[in-house]
Amino acid sequence: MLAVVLSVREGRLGVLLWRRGLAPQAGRWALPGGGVARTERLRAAIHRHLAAKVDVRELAHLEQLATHSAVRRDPRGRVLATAYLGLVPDDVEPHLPADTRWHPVDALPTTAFDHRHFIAAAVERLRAKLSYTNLGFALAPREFTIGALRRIYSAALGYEIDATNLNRVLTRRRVIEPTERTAPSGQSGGRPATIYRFCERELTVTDPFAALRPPR
Amino acid sequence: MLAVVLSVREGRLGVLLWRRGLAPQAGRWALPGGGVARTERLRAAIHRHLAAKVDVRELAHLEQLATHSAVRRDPRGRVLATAYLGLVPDDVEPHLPADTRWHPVDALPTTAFDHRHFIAAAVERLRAKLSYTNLGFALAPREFTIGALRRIYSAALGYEIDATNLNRVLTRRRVIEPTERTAPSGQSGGRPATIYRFCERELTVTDPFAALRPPR
DNA sequence: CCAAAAGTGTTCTTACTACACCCATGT
DNA sequence: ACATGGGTGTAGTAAGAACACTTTTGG
Repeated sequence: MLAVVLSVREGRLGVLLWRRGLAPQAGRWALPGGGVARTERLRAAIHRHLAAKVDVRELAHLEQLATHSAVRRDPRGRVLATAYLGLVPDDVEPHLPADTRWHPVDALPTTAFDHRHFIAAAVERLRAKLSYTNLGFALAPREFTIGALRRIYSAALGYEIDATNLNRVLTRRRVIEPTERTAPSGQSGGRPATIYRFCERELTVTDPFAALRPPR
Repeated sequence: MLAVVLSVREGRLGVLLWRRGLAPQAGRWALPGGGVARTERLRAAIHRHLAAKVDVRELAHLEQLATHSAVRRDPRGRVLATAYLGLVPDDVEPHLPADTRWHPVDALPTTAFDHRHFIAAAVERLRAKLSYTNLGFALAPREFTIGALRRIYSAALGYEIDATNLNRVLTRRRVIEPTERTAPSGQSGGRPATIYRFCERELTVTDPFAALRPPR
């Protein structure tokens, strides 16, 4: 049971890791997680193990990645490990314990066990879903300007996104909508930006067919 | 541990089910599956439980769907159930035990437990991946004509696909390629069809971005 | 010659990209 | 005034859908 919690921090996509104090793998950075109680639901176990790191209410999205049956940390027997992907909006600042930190996913420290692969799978899943679902809602604040959203998408995807086109793609798909309000300009001026919000705050597939679409 | 094995049978997408002889849920149709031994890999367990139904060599593709922790058949405690999606080409005819049959996914009998939902998830996954990967290789024979491939895709997707466009889409993406040979025409004549094959017979993502593509 | 099935050519539509240009605000 | 960031207009591009037309076979 492992949680890959991702969020945009300081303009980069980051993952929540804690530093192991004890053997095995003392000093290495690990994903939060732990065992599942005998009658516990998987989702409940994730929340239980994450409780110290991030409040459940700060998790905007949680989905299952995969279950691995490889022999892991414990050489006595095979441990089933189900990995989850969690997403935190970039405007919430969970209070982190001393051993826990956000690490940019493109500059990871030495990770414990095979956690590097779980992180890679989570990032790949997030990037794919940003393109064909409304998953951006889980990384962005409730309300935002297009410029802010552009920075979030650029950080999450790992390459620059054009604000104009981002706006148009997401508007056409009815993923985001403008509010009546505008944000004040910064110190250096600039036109006040319209404030937008996501229409839905639950995962929706917006562009299911890359090809071979059904006839109309 | 459950296997949703799908294949195109008689022009329709079918799922492999066996009829339960004993309680609970006697008489209902269930997915093949069973427990995982203490030191067994998940994939090995799937193969072990499927052995009586289909030969491993007949499975052209096997991938994990999800793990469910809901209280299932056994009210004594929660059972973790990991579901897999397996695909069988339409030209192989596994020798089926007496209690086992292919059922069209759009006309399912009363299924045991919550197996209906697992089947739905598997079909959805298959249909999505047919659009943006080369997954068709796992439903088609090694070699085929475009007409035959069209029938397979139409059955799997649940709506008619145009042979011309199917050919062009898959060729442009370098998913299929023509051979030098042609298939003889049928009794009623017709131009002999070029025989094609899939370039790769392993899962490859061919069209990862529905939108927000990286700059060139 | 005709029917049948395969394959080609062509047009249309649409979603997206790229980028020039215009707008509103602070200093 | 002018720098700064936001927003609009507008081609251009490419993938795919739709469908007419041509090709090659059997009877």
